[in-house]
Amino acid sequence: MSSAIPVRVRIAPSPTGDPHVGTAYIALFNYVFAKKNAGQFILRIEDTDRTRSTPESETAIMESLRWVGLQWDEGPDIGGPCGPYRQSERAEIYRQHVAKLVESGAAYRCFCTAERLEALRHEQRRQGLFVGYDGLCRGRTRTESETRAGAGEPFVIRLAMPRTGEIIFVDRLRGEVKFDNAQIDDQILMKTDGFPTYHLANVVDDHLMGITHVIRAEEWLSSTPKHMVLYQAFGWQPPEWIHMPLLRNADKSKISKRKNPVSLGYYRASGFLPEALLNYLGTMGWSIAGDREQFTLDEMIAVFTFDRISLGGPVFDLVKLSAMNGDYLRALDDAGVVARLRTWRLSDDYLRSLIPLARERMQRLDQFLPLTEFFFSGDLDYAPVVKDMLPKGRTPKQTADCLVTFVEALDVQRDFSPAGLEPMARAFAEKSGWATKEFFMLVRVAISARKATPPLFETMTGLGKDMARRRLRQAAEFVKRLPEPPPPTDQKTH
RNA sequence: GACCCCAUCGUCUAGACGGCCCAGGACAAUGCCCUUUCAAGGCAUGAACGCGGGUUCGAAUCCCGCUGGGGUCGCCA
Repeated sequence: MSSAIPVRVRIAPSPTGDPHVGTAYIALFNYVFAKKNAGQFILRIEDTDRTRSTPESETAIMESLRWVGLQWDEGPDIGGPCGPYRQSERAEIYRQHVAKLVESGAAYRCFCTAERLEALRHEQRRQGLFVGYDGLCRGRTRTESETRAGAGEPFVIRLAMPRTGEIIFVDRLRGEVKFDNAQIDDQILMKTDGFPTYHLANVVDDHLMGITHVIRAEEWLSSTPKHMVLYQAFGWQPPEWIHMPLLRNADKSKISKRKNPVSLGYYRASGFLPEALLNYLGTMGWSIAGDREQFTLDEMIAVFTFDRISLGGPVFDLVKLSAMNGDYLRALDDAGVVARLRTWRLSDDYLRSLIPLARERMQRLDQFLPLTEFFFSGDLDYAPVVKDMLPKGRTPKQTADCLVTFVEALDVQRDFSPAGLEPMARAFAEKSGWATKEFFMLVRVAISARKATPPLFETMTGLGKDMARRRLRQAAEFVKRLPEPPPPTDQKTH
């Protein structure tokens, strides 16, 4: 490549949950493209959603990205010439930029309440109309707008989209993409809380950080016109757009945690090798020439081009990933495997964390492994404990539903320590109408495939959130397949 | 529903300029071999160009339509 402008790309995750495999996927292509072109790969944390962003999530994302081996050149932790790299620390920048837009008339204050907007959308949907903001506040005079804002009335700032014409942009993988302006509504740029939305912060930062190529997931394709309008409004040169296909579930829908393990923590805990994961992700929508499918990161970088991307959304297949991981594992020498085991669950730290759970239950060292075996396993076999999976008086469906609901409740559980889990689980049982005793036994068997284990919450903590949730889900699947009991034949009950 | 994107075996994909493709590899499946067992490995089998029109001497490859799938329509990203 001989482009004069240095390539700068970024991965811009939102720290609102567990590190996502999709983030690693998009990061991979950004990283590879940057390295291929001797450019920079930047990590920017998009934490503009004050209610959902957490520092723990940010840390976990950075750890996971490091674990797979995609180290950034600039980022919130290591700094760089275009910092800060955390959007919450750039609020002032967005405020200034949005002010310019309001000044020039490219954006305007909107005083509509959330209730009005919801009613509006509801009505539009009911009538089968175009769903979007109707532009009520767009017509307000500058004086009215300023008076109301000055009086302290809450407002958001919206982008004044052109109402006619069309916007055309070039996606590197698809060519020209056209949208009719009339069907794009006035996007909110700044929320009532003074924080920017994705659209504003992203465009401003991409420009200020000198991003040359925006490599992101296809779900962003339909908001690109709004971004184009923003670039125009600021008088900036837009970057090149590259929208990667979306990773899919087996049913072809966008990959989701209900249908796939999606947390990078799960892959780490399950003993996937980062290089195998990366290799596998590299085969999702991209291919190296010929019949090859195994390649290292460096090999991918050496020959990378966007020309070899196919746009059909690839189904993420855990089975094939496992097979590939097996190939990598077998290619290691003995010492190499030992080293991997040591960085996995045979680390001193992990073993030490299990000792308090096992110590009192052991008389001899040889009992340690049988006692703790399920801490080192992946998916369990529930067939031997099938009779313990169904509490008396509960149908398979009720039981499976209970487990699934619990998994979902666990998703938003931040404190995964025993002290944090116990009250949560008790509250959950009560709310669901389950006796704590039967509920705890169900969970115990689900996460361990045993009736006797160390204390439940310590066990869950030791397993980790990702593995615990995976087991609960698998258990729910297992239970769901159990035959329903025959209908109660309550004859003569004297 | 509106708009946008996409379309090769069940899945990931190969298929540069249309002919070398009655479509290749891998995972999964099945069978056989190897083997005390289980893996691994080897061999083999079944399995796809969504449909309809064009263009062309010739199309999986180009064009159009249809169908199908997906994404987006949030004071979430």
